[in-house]
Amino acid sequence: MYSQAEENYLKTIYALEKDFSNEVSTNLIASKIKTKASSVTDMLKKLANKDLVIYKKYQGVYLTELGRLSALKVIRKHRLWESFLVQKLQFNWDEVHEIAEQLEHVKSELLINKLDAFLRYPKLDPHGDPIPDAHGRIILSKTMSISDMKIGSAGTLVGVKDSSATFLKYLNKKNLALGDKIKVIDIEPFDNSYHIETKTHRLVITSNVADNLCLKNVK
Amino acid sequence: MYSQAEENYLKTIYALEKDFSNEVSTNLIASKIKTKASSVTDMLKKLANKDLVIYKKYQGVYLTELGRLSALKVIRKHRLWESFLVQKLQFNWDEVHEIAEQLEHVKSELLINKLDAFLRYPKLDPHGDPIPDAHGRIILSKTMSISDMKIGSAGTLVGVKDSSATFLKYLNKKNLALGDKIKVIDIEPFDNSYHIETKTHRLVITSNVADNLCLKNVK
DNA sequence: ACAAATATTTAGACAAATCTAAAATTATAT
DNA sequence: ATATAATTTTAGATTTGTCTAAATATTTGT
Repeated sequence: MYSQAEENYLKTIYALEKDFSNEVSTNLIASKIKTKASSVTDMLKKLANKDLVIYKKYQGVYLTELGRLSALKVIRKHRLWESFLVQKLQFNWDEVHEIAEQLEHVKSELLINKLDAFLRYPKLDPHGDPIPDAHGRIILSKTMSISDMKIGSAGTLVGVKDSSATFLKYLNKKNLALGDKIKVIDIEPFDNSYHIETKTHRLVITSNVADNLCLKNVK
Repeated sequence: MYSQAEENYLKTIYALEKDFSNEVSTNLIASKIKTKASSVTDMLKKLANKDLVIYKKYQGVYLTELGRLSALKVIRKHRLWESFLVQKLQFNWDEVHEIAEQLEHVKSELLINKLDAFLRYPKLDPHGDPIPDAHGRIILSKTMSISDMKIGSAGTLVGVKDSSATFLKYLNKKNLALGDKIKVIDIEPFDNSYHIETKTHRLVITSNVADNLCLKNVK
């Protein structure tokens, strides 16, 4: 199978294709993976040789079907392990990313399928991200980021785009958790900050934060 | 911390010190780890530089206290993961070694301690080997291998020296499992084979097999 | 359109871990 | 005791993934 480095590139390219365009640039990958552009170029050539990506010099890169499926396998493992850590080992949602980064590279189809069964086939990980099934099928629920909502609209917090410990600890501190109902009270045009309200309290968040909160059933 | 390769060497040296003498030879390590003697020499120098082993050219190697504790940490992780795989994910005892070889290198003290708690602090892994605690303390129960027993003596099967899938599958086929009471009926001097008896059946095993079965409470 | 800025690739080096082949050391056998 | 065998180490090469610095291509601003 693929090396850990290769798997990390696949996962990263998949995520960047989602967040940005279908063609992902060398520098974008480099900054995500915290490495140098030259290293990325080297790796892209290797991935292209293995038919995991389509790569044209200076033109960026995108995943082939094989690459996409391989990326989804890694993502499936990452999210199942995160679910295990939170549900079974009582980790907090802001502590699991680093560990799952390691666990996701353990090689055994049987292991991951048994883990899936043990967790009762969860559909979402602790950050609200969908978990691909054994065939790489993934349910993309239609969510809306707070930064796309209008004053007066409300919905349920079901996911976060940024699942770094920093951001998650911020949400903990502000008493925001998945499942909370959130209403947009006001948008300040000057700095684009959002005044929001939950069942228990009101607060102001920056547009950056608003952008990273995904709600469903927005009305 | 230490690399996967370093951890594998530490674990191997620890096991060989147990099974053989305190000084372990280059070739012995090479054959256990399935690599070349020259590679072992290189690594031993590296481990010696990190004060994990005492190494004198041509004289073999042994663990320092630091090396022993580091080895025990890896062994603790390996055995806890094996226990998890068997107890929680319903793996058979002959399927878990390879996967645990990967899982044992995941770095997080918190993870392994939480896993330990989740499993209710098991004392023995699925092969009857003792699991070191968080401080590297290990309970060495006094067991006897069948090859050291006399005709007429009996005991309870509590461990296997060889936990390769091949050997474990052999035991499955012969209907031998941990916890079984085993009695030595006869020893054939010609080929050193052992005639043994369990609650349910009798069988003949070679001296090699007898050597790998550990019994406790032998009388 | 074209100079300057930015992005990307190439070339060459490096560290970790391994290997082969040759040299050095230690063990063994007569 | 010494030649032969076995073991171990050294020297130099290889692979993977990374890096820096220089070269090349693309984009941007005027």
